Amino acid sequence: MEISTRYNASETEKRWYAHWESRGYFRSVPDDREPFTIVIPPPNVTGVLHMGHMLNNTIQDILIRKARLDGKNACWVPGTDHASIATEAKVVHWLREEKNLRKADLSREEFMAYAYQWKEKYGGIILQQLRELGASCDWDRTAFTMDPNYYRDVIRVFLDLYGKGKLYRGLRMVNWDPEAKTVLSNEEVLHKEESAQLFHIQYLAADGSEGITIATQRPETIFADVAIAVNPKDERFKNMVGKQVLIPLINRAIPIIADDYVDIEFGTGALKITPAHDPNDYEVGQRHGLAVIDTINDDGTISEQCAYQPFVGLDRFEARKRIKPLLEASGNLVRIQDYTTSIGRSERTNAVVEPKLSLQWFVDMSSLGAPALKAVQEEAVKFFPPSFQNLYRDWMENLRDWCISRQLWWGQRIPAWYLKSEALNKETHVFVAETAEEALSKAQEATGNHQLSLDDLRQDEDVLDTWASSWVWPIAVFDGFDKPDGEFQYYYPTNVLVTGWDIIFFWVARMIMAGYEFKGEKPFQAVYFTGMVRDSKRRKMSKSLGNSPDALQLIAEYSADGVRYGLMSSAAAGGDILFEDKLCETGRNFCNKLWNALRLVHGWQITETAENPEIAAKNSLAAQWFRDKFQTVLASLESDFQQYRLSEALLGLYTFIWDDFCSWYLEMIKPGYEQPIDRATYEATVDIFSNLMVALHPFMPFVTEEIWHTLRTRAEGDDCCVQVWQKPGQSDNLLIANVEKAKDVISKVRDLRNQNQLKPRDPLALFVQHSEAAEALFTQPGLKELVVKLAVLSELTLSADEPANAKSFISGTDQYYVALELKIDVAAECAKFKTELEYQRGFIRSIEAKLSNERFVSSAPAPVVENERKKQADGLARIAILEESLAKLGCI
RNA sequence: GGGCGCAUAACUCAGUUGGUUCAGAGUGGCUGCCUUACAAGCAGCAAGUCGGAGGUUCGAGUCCUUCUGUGCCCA
Repeated sequence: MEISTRYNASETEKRWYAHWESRGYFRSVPDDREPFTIVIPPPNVTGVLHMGHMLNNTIQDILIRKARLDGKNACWVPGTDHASIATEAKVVHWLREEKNLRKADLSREEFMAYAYQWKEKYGGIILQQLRELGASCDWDRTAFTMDPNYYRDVIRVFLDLYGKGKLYRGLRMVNWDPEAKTVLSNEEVLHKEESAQLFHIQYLAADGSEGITIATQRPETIFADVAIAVNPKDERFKNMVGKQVLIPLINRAIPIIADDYVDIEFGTGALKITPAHDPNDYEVGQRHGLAVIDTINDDGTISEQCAYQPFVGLDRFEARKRIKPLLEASGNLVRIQDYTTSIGRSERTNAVVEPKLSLQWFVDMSSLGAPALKAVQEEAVKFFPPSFQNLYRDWMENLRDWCISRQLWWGQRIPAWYLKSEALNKETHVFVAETAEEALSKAQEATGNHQLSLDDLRQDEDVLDTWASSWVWPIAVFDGFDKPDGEFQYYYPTNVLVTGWDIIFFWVARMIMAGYEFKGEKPFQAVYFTGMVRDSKRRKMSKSLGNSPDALQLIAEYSADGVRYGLMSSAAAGGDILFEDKLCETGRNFCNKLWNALRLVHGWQITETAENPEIAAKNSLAAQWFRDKFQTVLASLESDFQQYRLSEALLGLYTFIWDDFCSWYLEMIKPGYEQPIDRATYEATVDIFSNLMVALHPFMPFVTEEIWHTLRTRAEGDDCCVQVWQKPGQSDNLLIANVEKAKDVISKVRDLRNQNQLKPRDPLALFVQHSEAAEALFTQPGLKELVVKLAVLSELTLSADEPANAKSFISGTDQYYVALELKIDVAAECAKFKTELEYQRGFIRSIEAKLSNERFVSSAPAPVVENERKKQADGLARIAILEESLAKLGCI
């Protein structure tokens, strides 16, 4: 059968993916085998595949395919996250643009119906795209964080925590996103240095004296001021404490107070206290029993509470702009200073976060942290790379309560009911229950009023933070809450979580907490942190920068295998990837290289026996060498996998296949043009090639499956995807070393050709200075023939004499000569030998310095000392050769 | 301000418990090749004071101290 000269990736990839799925290879059900389980970090349900997903999911696929080849029951659970805030924002935008509807005009039920429409339309695209990458997920298990069962589990977790007193509703300073109009957890606020202005504003004293100058970055909030604070140790203001000053423009009198919180060095040393709009000010206010005046609405505009009426309804930033000329006009503006300060923005909307006093639901983290911290510190949960333990520990040791309510509709609605008779946000009774009916009976119980009906209750309007649903993902996808004795027992804890380090707090930490809190057991044994995919200028890939390649386009251009290679080849755990298309090109070229090796092997004619015993010996040596070296490669692959060193594993295989297999092995056994190959060598080669494909399969599943099937006709179901990964066996190290020595000789002959402009095809006569080492080397059956073939020699002779008019080189501790027709440039040869001699003498000096050191010889381990002796002997042998050569050339 | 990393070839990075001819790989560069599997290729070559200084050790790219540069997390 003719094989096309180029590997057709896109056709091949589609075909094999469909084949694997139809055979049900990715399906997992519990059985007697050891499980190997991964739950996908669920991407946003309406998201599309980007570079980060490709990296992350390639890693998971490599691990799961390797486990499958190891004979484990490999289970990779796919799914998506409802991504409350992001998806709701998209739905709101879609309703406004496409349907001319505003969220405020819709009922909750209507909105949810539209949201589900949106999800049906765009949801799961990303799961389809993962198939193109080759992801071998068990698609029958596809989960979604808003599935009815999942929804139920999240609600029950809420009830459980509430029942245990680990969940409370409280009035706290929270991070408010005025664009999404919802509260955010601390982790959803990103702080960055931004340039801003510090306004120095003078507050006149109520008694007509000079007053005090404060510095603020937010002059629009002065109308919410309730005090001016100074440090009690600050001599400048000592006599002012207790006095009253007037807020500019509105002339409301506020006191000057003393509080240690104030930094004497910062600004003017006097701080305006605005409890409603700053968390630290809030605490100062609490300490001093000050009022809270909230002048900012939920949408970021100035509220009715603001005493300066012209500002009411203005956006906070517009107000800031307008207050400047007003303060100038009133004479209160002392100066404006440019400075940089840390500004918090919403992770999702990028809006500047507004600190706000608000009634929200919080998880009390005090008891959740301890087991989760211990698990990582004691490595019950192992981190790769381990350096992330520090980051984790820092966060865990400074846990703050987790705000889990969100002012959104898309998500699990908080299962808390209040009495309609109580004012909004002033409720004194809270009934937490799985259903309204249960809440009602609790309400009747609590109030003693059995006439209460469902109509008298209202459910909390808010939903839960998405992370408060996804933190139970590893439990819920196996139905571990409802059926704790079912398959949950088999699959949990999972083996590894693969995720970006940027969500270590969102996800990893909280999943570990949830695992211990709800199941008393870790959710996974290991966490593999991926780095961020960046562009070649080290910028994070993002839509707004337009520097992120289109994932599917990339696959179309370089093949899924090529892209997988490109991503993995530079992806040490935890390390960022500076992505370039070039990396994928290398992967694509590797596929082509494999393809051409296949074409070579596939095209050979076969005879039953080799042409002569020498060729048979050479081929047999080649196959033995390769198989033995393969064992050492398998051993290091095994260790790489165990330590999650996937990039190293792939590069090791790449080098072994490209260099050792293609460049050396195939060239060793390759018959002459239109010559046949003997059957034994052919079969050995097909076996070797097949085994290589199995080893490479986890990384590049498609091309390996295709080659596996083209190499040999296989029985139905005999697919590369479900082979058994070879366990490393014994290897003959002497034989390997001998062939490596032969390779060195061959390379040096090639170099000599290059330097003397000799054609690669013109045969040369090579002589080896007779020595015990050379004798031993060439006693290896087939080795001489191997060198003759690859170095293109007319003869290879062990000789006591040096041929006339020859150039020489040293390989190991032996001297080789190539007879040449050329005139030898004696001066150049001498210079070359002298340089080499100097190097060797230096080498010997350093070794002898060690060996003559009594403490080295007595305290270093014996093998180390022994090795130094061997290096010394080898070095001395080479020096002897060089000196002799120089003497013969007459240039000493 | 508190904490955690990183610094190795022109570029991007490996380098595991201190010990092999250990100073590596890929990319880029240079030289020569369209050699009947592959120019998406082949053969070969060059390139680094392992950020600076000090220390521990028989021995340091690897451990310690310090300085410089740089990145990140938290406040």
